Amino acid sequence: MMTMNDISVRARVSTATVSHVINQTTYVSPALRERVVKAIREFNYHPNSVARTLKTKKSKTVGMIIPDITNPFFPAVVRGAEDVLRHEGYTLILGNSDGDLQKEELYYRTFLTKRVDGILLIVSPSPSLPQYLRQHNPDGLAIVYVDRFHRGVRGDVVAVNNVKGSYEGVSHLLARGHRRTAIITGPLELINARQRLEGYRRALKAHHIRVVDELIRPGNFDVESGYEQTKYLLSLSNRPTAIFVSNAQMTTGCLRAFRDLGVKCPEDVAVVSFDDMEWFELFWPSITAVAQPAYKLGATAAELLVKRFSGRLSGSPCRKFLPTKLIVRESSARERKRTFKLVGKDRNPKGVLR
Amino acid sequence: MMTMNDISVRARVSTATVSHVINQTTYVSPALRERVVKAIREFNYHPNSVARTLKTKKSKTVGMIIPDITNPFFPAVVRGAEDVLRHEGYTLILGNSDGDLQKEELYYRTFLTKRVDGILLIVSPSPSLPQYLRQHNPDGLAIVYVDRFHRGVRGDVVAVNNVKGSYEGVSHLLARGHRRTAIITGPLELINARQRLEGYRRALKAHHIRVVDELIRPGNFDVESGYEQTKYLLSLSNRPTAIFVSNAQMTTGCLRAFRDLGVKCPEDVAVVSFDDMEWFELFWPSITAVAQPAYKLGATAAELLVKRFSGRLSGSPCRKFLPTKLIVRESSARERKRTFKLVGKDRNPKGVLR
DNA sequence: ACTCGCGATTTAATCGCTTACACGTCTTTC
DNA sequence: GAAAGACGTGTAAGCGATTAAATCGCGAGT
Repeated sequence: MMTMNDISVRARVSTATVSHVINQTTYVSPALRERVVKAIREFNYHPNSVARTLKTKKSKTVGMIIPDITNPFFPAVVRGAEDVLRHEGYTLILGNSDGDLQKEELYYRTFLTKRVDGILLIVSPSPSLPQYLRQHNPDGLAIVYVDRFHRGVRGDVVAVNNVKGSYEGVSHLLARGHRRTAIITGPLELINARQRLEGYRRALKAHHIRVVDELIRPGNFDVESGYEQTKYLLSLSNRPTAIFVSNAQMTTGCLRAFRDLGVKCPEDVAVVSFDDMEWFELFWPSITAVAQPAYKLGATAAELLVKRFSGRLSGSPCRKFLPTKLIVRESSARERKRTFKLVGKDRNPKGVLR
Repeated sequence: MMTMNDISVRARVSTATVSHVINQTTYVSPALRERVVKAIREFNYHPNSVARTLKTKKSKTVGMIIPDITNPFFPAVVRGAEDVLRHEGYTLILGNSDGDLQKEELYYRTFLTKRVDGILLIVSPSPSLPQYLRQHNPDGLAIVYVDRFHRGVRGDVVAVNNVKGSYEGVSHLLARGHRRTAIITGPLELINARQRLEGYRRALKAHHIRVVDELIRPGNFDVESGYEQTKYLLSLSNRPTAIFVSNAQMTTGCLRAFRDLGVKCPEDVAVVSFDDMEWFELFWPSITAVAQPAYKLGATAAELLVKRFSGRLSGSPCRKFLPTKLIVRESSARERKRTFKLVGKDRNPKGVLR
């Protein structure tokens, strides 16, 4: 491939001059500039940003670690980040951790090795701050935690106001008379899952309703756990009349369980989902949801990162919590007389996802 | 940040030795190796892959350009690619083109500048092979076209058998008695959109049904165009009894139009979607779809790329077309007596998406 | 004892840029 | 008219690795 030297020879100038016209770092006379530009076009020259990075110690690249691009919540976050990063001249490297600390750390190390300028990190479940994050990370490296973070972490955080969002979603159900409202939580090693549970608790408390352990079901944010936990809840002798589901993946599982068991929503059981999906609105019944500003989450995080790079922001870690929005639809209708009977209705008795 | 030199000093060896233990490129005596490894751990050293790349001319990075990560079809493709790339030691840079040639080219150039080893490209609509792709691209650079490609392009291609998939989807409707079957196409500057239309044509021909121009509606693969074109079709005096929709985004729009107009599916109009979504199965009616092997598309493309890198594959461009799979569900039921009347049923007369 | 050969380790050039500094040239100023 | 700036361009060091070639050490062979 062509190098700057090839250009400098062709344009009969020094490499310094070529560099200066490329980067506009000094005044260069029109004559020389013209020659350089022509040579560049003629040779279809593309500056080697690897060499540039080696010298300047700035890669204009940021790494982003997300659990799984296949979960529709994350693409929106990525897109938000990508848009502002591109606008600021940065490029995005992506890694899927699958919520696995090992993979997460692997990507982190790969990113360090590639000398990214910063990292957008959507962390995996972990009982405490992982060792690799604990040890002092390199000077130039900025980290912004997105959507989730660890207790006691140093670094910027951009997340959603989970407690409030969940509080509103659950309160909405309670206000409609659903005194027996269950929750399917996320993995409680994740702060957002804990916060959503906390919102549930507070809502119950505010309505003077006792928290019943059997109505708090541990999911792990994936479709299958939503399916399983819903089935469990429906098998209770004293069934809930409403379920608050902590994310959209699990809501999908929940709806699948309703279908397999012939449960009518909202007549038999009402549902509110934390996290909205495009198709929730089309569904029958349309699904009431606590919508998250996913795009904005990514965009805000990227903006923070860029501000750190440019020094426009410095000093102690900053934390931003974006508001959610309750979108009331049909699935959360007022409690009615039940038409529901489990016996003999299970069209999928083995509980296999299909 | 630490450099190899710091390590070599600490371990009392040369940088060459450090390099050799890191890359296992030569036998190093256990004693020295041990010292080096210890120093690396002690200093939390991460090799600078930028310098490495400068020297070796291999970045172990591939760039991927997709239209929009927010369209649920693409994340699956990306994930497929990412999984095999990671497995082979490569990292993924991502760019969203929004189906805009300008942005696409911008990313292409950025990738060249970053000296990626290869590019996975999901091209944007273009009347012909874009100039930037036409001119000879650098030696080391491998390109694999994914999902779509331009007529007369040189380079490997991994796509889906669109004609066959579409043929099967449409034939299915015809076999169920829908003689008046419309199609909402994608942007016809995209080969996959043209191929899907071709499948439609062939299916009609095979069933000795005349192709009617007013039943071929130009969409552009996004939700809104699905909505608009469906509304148009429903407004025809002689309405179609079935619609074949060329992608899932437009199917969403189509279903929205059904809802807004109070159209019953499949009683009034049947639907088959090219491209399946997770929620199609849950929907009422569940949506019949031509499922694409999205993950495999990405994975196969990445494998090809890696084979090119390693020289295991060389010579003339290779093309792979993966099979689709028709998943019959409720939305494509047999034609029945219509219950549908447009007049007075439009709950959203302005046609605003909501 | 001396050379030879081989394997382990080091030396130093190199990758393609950026940039501090040096160097001419041309004005400006006293 | 000479000194001093200002300005445009070139020189060359250095970023942190890789790797061909040189060197070193040491036991074997004659």
